[in-house]
Amino acid sequence: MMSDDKDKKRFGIKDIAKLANVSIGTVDRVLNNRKDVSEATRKKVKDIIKEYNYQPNLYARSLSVKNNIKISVIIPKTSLQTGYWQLCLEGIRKGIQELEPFGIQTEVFLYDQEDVHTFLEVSEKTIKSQFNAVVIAPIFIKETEAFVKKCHRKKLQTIYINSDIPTKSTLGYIGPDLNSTGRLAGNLTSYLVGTNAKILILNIAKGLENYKYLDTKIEGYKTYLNNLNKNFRIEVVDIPYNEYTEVEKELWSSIRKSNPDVLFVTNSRVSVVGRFFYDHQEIKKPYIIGFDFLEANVDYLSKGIVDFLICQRPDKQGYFALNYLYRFFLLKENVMNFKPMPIDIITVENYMFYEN
Amino acid sequence: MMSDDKDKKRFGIKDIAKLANVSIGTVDRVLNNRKDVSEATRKKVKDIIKEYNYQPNLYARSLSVKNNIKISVIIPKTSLQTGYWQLCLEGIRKGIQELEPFGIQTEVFLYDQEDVHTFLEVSEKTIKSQFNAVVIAPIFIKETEAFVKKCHRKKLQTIYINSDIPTKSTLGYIGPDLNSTGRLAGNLTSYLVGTNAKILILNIAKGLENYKYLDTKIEGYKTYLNNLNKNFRIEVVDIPYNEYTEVEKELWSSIRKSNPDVLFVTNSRVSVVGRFFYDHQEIKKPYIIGFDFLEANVDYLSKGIVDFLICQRPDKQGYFALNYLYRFFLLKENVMNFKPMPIDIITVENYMFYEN
DNA sequence: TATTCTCTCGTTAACGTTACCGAACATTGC
DNA sequence: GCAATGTTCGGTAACGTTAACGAGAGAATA
Repeated sequence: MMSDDKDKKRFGIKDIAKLANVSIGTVDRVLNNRKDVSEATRKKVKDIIKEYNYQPNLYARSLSVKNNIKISVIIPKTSLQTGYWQLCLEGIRKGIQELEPFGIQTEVFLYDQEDVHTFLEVSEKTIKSQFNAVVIAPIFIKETEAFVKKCHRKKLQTIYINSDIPTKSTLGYIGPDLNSTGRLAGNLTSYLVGTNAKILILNIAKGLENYKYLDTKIEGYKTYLNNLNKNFRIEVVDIPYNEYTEVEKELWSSIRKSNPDVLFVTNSRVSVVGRFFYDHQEIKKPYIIGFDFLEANVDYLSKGIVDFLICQRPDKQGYFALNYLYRFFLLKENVMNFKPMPIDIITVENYMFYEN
Repeated sequence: MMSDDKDKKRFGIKDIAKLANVSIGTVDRVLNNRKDVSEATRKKVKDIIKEYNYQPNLYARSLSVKNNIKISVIIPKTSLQTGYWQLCLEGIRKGIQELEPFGIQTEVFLYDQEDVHTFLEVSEKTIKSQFNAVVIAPIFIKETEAFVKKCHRKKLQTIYINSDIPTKSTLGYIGPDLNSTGRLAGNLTSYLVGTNAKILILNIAKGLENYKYLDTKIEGYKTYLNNLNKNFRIEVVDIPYNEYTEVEKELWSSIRKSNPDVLFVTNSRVSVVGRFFYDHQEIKKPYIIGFDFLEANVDYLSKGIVDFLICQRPDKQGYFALNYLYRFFLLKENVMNFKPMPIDIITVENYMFYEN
């Protein structure tokens, strides 16, 4: 009613131009660090920008600029056994959708984590096309390292998600700290059992030789528990199968043998262990700790069979990687080193609120 | 190189217009459900929109539209004893910053949670000014209910954060489910101790009569544990003080008396209990469970004195409330009912990765 | 028949920024 | 002294959308 609503115009490029007695073109040149501006006027404009704390309107910028940035995303394809990568893909799709109006084109390549040739194939495709950056979830370590080296020669930015490998990418790594992940499992274990407890560590996956990173988790787990000096008896068993019937046989024999108080499954395959104890309720169930917020895992969590799920939000990782590239290319933000992703603890009493 | 890079122009309002043989003005009228369009052309345009799955460019829209939406945020002010609201405020500030380029004006009012008059004052100010919506963190229940009723009469949208109260707001509640929060604490407790364990529940705060919601937590906690039929001996003690020296005296006597195995602090004041056991290392420390990711709490977590912190991300709540209003007013998205916020479990082994 | 009104629709300025084009002037080379 | 080249800057179209303005056709009124 009253002339109370002062026209709160945004302080923009035009206002700077007026104050500095130059054209908006010149201001733009200063803002974007382009040439063709004398030092005197550059300083004058910069001073005003600082004085008035000018903040560019990112929405206007994204409207004006026509981007031509192409991003390749290379991750394992979802298999029946591990819905894990489905979650990652969902985060990536969300990121793609947000970036699309900015003119960033993204192409997703899925490879079979049991077949190195499929990885070589998609990496070759990425090299051949004109991409500006590539997001990689490394499984085949040697092949991935060779690939990123090629990328760097072609000035292609690289970024890892999910697990880190020795050869550094240009933009870093987005994912959990695997050693800490193991330590956290150890920490939870220490609350569950006392001196002399028997602990069984299970690696369940076909082609275990490709999952070097599991060793890091195990090391963190063992180190943590051994440092407590409680004489825990820890045993590691590899079960290199994917099919339930095969896994069941192995489980049957090793659980018979060691009769553990705690079962620590080092990856997302904990649901098969859940199923085992669901099917064999005659056996006394140990405490069970596993990884990842997959439907099957949550199912056995809700049934009270799995006790703790340690989760690392694969969807956030995928989304974050794309968001990071957006900031790198469009906002030209300085590259920060990533903090590792959060590690979440999920039980039967908080799983229903996880992931908004 | 090759003419491979097809001009991937965005499919926009102009393309719709061309396909429908109308002007962009007409398309805009259809898109925004305005009048002055014949039914025939309206249908024709709508069909094309659906067929081509047109997605409006929100950045262009926000550039074009000049909003005049004013939001009031009413939360407790940060006190020395509880840095909790500082976190909430930070999330809100982040939200404000993001919304500012859309022309949404936000004003934050802080009130003293120990002085109801300060709340009445800021609520009065909100009513007097011309706001479109108000975000409220309810502490004084009766006064808040009277206030939201006034708001509704003035067509002012309301939304609660942090805790819910019986009189419904128009846009719902963003925060944790308090009963589940207590159940989760019970769940963790059940992993720590066995039959006949002694458990002490501590309510620590000046003016406890204002913290009705604590009862909900306690109820969830007790119900969960009693259902286990393990004959837990649970005791509740109120300590209606804020000063450490006063709290210490009370703690001293009640811990002497009941010598608990588990200490459950129902709010963010768990750090004072941490300090107590840090100062009195001669006393055998029980397991300690408390709430909220405050610096002081995390400090005693890292020292190994506090065992579990249950956290509800107050910053996310504040941010989410503003983001929700943005979607409500600008994107005109349909109001969905909120899922409660996640409830996180923090230990000495994952606190360093919390909150990216 | 002239006037007004209503309904439908096209045209256009504006939002804040980017990037290209070329003007104005200064400097260099012959 | 004149052309060629450089340097610095202003002007402006464009990005996709919104909303104000007004044009044209036909209906209703005088």
